[in-house]
Amino acid sequence: MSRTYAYDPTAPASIEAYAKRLVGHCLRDMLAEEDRTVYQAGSGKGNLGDIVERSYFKINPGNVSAPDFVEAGVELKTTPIKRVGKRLRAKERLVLQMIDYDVVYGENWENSSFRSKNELLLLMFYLWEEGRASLDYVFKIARLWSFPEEDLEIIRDDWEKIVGKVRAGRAHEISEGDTLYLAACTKSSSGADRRCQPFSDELAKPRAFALKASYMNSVIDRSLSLETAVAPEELKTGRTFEEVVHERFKPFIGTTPEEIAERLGVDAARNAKSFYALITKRILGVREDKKIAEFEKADIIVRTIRLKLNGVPKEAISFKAFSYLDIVTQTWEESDLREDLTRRFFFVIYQLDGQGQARLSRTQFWTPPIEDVESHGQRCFEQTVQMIKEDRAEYLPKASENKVCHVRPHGRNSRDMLPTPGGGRVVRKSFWLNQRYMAQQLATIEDS
DNA sequence: GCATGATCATGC
DNA sequence: GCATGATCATGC
Repeated sequence: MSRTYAYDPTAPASIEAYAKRLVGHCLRDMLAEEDRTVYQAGSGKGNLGDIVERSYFKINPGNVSAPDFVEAGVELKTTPIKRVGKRLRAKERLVLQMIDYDVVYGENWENSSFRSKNELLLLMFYLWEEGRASLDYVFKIARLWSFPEEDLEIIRDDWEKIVGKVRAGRAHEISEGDTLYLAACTKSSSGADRRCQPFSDELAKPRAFALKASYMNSVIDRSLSLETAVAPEELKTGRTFEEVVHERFKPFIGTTPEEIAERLGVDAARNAKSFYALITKRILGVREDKKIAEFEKADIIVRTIRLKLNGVPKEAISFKAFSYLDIVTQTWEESDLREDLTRRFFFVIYQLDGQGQARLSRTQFWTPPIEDVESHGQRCFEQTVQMIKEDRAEYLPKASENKVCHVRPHGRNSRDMLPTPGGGRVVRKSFWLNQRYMAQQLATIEDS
C-alpha cells in the first residue's frame, strides 16, 4: 500500500517546497483537528520534531541509520531559534546522531554512517518563545542544507578528532571544546548514565554528534540573508533558470530606472550607488536587505552596465582590491583574478540616450571566453606580479596595454595605500575589465 | 572622447 | 571602520 503525500517523498525539492509552506505559521494552523487534539491531550507528548514528522509530513521514521526520507536521502531536523535583541540565534546545538562507541571506531570518514545519514538535511527552524505552547511556535526557516565544501573539511577534522579519542580508549575524556563545528555533546536521560567503550575499561558519558550552536548561527545567517528569485515550479515548464530570469525583466524593457522604481515601489534616493542594484532585486522579487539566492549559490556576479550612445559601457567593471604582499605569492592558475574571470556574470544593461537618460535595454548572462582569459588575462596578471616584485607597483598594466583587463586605483582616496614587498606603500588597486572589451563582447553576444 | 586617477555611498 | 561596487574628475 502506498500512501499519498502532499509532496513527492522521493524528490528533495518537493519535500523542501512542502516544508516551506510551514514558514510563517505554527503547527496549530496547519494540522488537522485530530492531530491537534492528540498532542494537546498529551498522549503524543513527543517533541516538536516528532509532531512535524508524523503529523505534518506523515512519515514514521524508525531506522536510526537511514535518513528520514529514505528515497530522497533527506534527514529532517526541527530545531529552535530564539530572539536575541534584533537577531535570531540558535537556541541550542543541533543533535545529529548518537555516537555508538562500539561501531564508530571501525568507520572511516568517507563511509561513515554520519556522512550517509547527514548528507542532505532538511532544516526546520521555529521561533521558541517563553511560555508558548509548542504547537504555537512559528516556523521561520525551512530549507535543505548540504554542508558547503569548506565547512565539510573542518567537520571531517572534527569527526576524526572525536573518533580518534574513541580509538585511543579516551572516550571518557572527550570534550566539546576539542572541536570546531561538530561536537560530541553529552546526551543522556539521567546524569549518571554511562557507556562502555571499546578500548578502555573506563566508562564514558553517552555522547552524540551535534553541530555547535555557533555553527547553527552561521546557518541561520546564511539562510536569512538569501532570498530565492525563481520558484521550483517555474522551472517545471521546461524553461531554464536563465530564461525565467530574462522573462522577469521583459516588462520593463525600454523604461527608465525611475519609472521602474516607481512601478515597483523602490524608495531609494536616485543618487544612491545601490539604486540600480535595488531595482534588479525588486524585479527579481527579492527584498532589499536580502541577497539573490541563486546568484550567490552559483557565484554569479550581478552588475549593472550603462551603455553610451556608441555602445561602450560608461564605466569599467571593477573587482575587489588586491594585496600586493598576497598577489606576489599567487600563481596564475590559482590566482584570484583567474577565479574572477572564470565566473559567470549577469548584466542588467541600460542604454543611455543623448540626454543621458537610461532605459533598460536587455539582460545578459556572460562568461569571459576562456581563450581571452588564458591569454590576455594571464598576461595582465603575470605582468602585474612581475612589476610588483620589481618594486614598480605604481606602473601596473593599463587599459591601453591589454585587450581584456587592466589595473587601476581602487581605494578610499589617494592616501589609501597598502604595503608592497619592497617595503614601500602604494595606493590600493584592483583589476578592472576594459570598457572597450566589454563593448565588443556585449555586441557579439547580443542576440544569443 | 577616452584612459587613468580619485573618490563616494553603502552595507556589513 | 572599512571594503566593495559604483561613479566622478581630470588631463591628454
